[in-house]
Amino acid sequence: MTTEYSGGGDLSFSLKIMWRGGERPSRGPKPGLDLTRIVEAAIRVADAEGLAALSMRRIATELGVGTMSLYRYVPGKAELLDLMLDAVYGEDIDLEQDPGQEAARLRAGGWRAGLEEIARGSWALHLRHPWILQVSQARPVLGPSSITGLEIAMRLLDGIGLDDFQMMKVISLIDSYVTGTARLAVEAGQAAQRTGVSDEDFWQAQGPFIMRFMSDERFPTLTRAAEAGVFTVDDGDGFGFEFGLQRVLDGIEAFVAAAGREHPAPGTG
Amino acid sequence: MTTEYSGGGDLSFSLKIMWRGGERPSRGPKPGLDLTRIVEAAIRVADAEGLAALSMRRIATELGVGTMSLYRYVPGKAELLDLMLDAVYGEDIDLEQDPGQEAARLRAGGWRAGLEEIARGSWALHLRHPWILQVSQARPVLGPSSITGLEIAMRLLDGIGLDDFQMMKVISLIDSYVTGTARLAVEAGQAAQRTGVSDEDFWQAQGPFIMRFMSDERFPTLTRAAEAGVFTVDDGDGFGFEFGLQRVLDGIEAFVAAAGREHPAPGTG
DNA sequence: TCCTTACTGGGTACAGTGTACGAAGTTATG
DNA sequence: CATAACTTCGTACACTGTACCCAGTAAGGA
Repeated sequence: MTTEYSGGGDLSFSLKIMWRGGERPSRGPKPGLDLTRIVEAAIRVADAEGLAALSMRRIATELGVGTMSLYRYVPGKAELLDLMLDAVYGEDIDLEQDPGQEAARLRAGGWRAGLEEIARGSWALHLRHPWILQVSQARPVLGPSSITGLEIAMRLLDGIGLDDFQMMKVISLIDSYVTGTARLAVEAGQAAQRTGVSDEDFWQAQGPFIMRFMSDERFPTLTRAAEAGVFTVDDGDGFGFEFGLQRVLDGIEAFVAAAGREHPAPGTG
Repeated sequence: MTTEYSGGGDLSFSLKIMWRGGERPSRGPKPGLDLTRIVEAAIRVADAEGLAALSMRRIATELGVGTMSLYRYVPGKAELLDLMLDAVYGEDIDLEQDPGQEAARLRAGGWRAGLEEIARGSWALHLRHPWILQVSQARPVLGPSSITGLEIAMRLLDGIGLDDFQMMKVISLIDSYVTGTARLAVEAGQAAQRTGVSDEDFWQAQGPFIMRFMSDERFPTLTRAAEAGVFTVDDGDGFGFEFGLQRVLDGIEAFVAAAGREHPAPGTG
């Protein structure tokens, strides 16, 4: 139970095989396996059983091969995690399509609507693959998918009055918000599964402690809020994702408006 | 290399020992150790050597005791992680002080300044203990420190025109933003240490790939931004934390203003 | 045709992990 | 002083990633 580290191994290997398939050598037996199948199997296992269950042996079993055979295709687990990340990042991205086209589509409803769509897509991605945030990216390995996604986002914001640094910071802000919220949501979702304790059991275990120590005079506001149901009632906006997203976008919109006032430029929305 | 899971073990144990010290039994030899020393040693190791180096054996060595002796004080590693989290969360919080006093102090400069202080404190905490976000909190174990911190934040926002749900969402938003950004910062900071690859070496390894594949016609915006230095130039606002924080607070401020207009209430700032 | 070379598959082994179990030592109580 | 309760902690087990090595396979050269 320790954060799995990607990017720990041979960096240029990861980059090489991510950016173009390696050329098959001429001699020797034909490989019975390929990287794509390994990565897919690994993602399948991680999705279904969690990252803790993702061992090299488990992947090999899934594929019906010997454990060490995997090391003919990938130098180590760290690189495999790199590849898994790039694979899932690419789920919503068509690498063949020109990023400009996708950016243009996103811009159609204005840059704010475009950012919203990107944020919701990323949010859904994290819920679909709850292990993503458990892979500690030592350093972001710039695979084709993340690069393309970044280009799309940058082009979406290009020309609305921000400089390159400001655009990047806006994108980082959205990313930080989405991943921060996703972390909460994902961990809460996994809790029941992993601990074998349902949400109800959990709050029943916590409840007595919460109530005992909260009903005293030290925590009046929290007591009131708990009684109002903030911990238990679900208003449909899971973990306040939509609420927070709108606040963040409001803040960005104000900034863009101010920047436009300082340096008037041909705006978009 | 897998995310460490807190909250996986006996939940009521964690809660009990967090909320009050256990009573010493009368018979038997006096314990040569105590929980506090174990938790402190564990935090020391995690701070200095990273979570990956934090094994029960390592902690025992640090304390000069046998590995299994630790299990007389803590049921397992998961609970120890719970305790480590509550301990560091409590670093900036005086549990003896009335939360209301601290909230009043924070409110002095207005609720926005108070939120800013909380956010910066949390940011600093995560940089001080880079392992915090690598501990996947199955479910947030509500220890005294986090409860007190939450009460302080709630009381800071109380009476500015938001209901309890809205207050909680605002606090979650700040938390999500801070942790999301901290994750980026912490992982980048740990990368050099763990991989033995310096920042320069890293960008030199990535550089050729970045340039080769970005200079083509598919990534014009990113190419321009990279040449402008967005990936390499440091403008002092590490990872855009301050930039993003101000955008988030702007968004919250607009929301508070709108809520105040709908349901006029005695405001604060 | 057969040897050489290059490759793939995968078994075994090793150092590391968390922790269950149990034996041995220590202390307060009857 | 025996007993019960408690401590310390060595050993053992199932698990991990992966280094090393050997057997088997396929293509190129003689």
